[in-house]
Amino acid sequence: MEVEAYAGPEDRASHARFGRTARNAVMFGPPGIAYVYLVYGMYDCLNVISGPVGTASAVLIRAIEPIEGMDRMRDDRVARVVARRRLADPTLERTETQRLGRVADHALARGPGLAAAAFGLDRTWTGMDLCDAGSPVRLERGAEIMATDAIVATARIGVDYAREPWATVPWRFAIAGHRSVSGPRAAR
DNA sequence: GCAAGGATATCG
DNA sequence: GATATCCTTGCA
Repeated sequence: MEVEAYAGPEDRASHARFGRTARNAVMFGPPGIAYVYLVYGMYDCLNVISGPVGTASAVLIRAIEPIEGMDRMRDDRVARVVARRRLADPTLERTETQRLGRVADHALARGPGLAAAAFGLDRTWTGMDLCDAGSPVRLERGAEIMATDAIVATARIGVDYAREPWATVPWRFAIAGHRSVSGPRAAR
């Protein structure tokens, strides 16, 4: 639905911009591997390593259209919130269940933090082979959306800190007008 | 409009 | 070691 491309160390918006570190080491490895990082202290974001060994390029999965398993996505998110809360709060599970019940199916994975959450992924899943048919989360060939849908390309979101041209290069791609795409309405 | 939230890279 | 910053979300 919605992805962003990140190049290697030359891309000042990429986690690889400081070179190889403990966090981003997997980016420098082979393609098809998951790189999941924590952003803003509470949300995990899923990336797919995309280049040959050493290039450190990746694709951030910013949004997905849920096709099945929406109830489980809601249940998992309720369970996570409840588990993360230190003090026991008997009303928390109920209020969270109600809150997620109001979230439309098409909005359950709209946004990078939500897309990773929809698959129950956090940083510990970094290194998973997304091209292995035996992996619990994997990439598979889907419907041929390219044939009928227009693709919109915009600047990447949340990378204002990067120097030009990296802050404005149109490397965010989404299905135009799709309701499961995140970001400002003008960028859909 | 903005607070929550914790790891990370950098600087002292 | 301390701290500014971060590829965001959900509520006021």
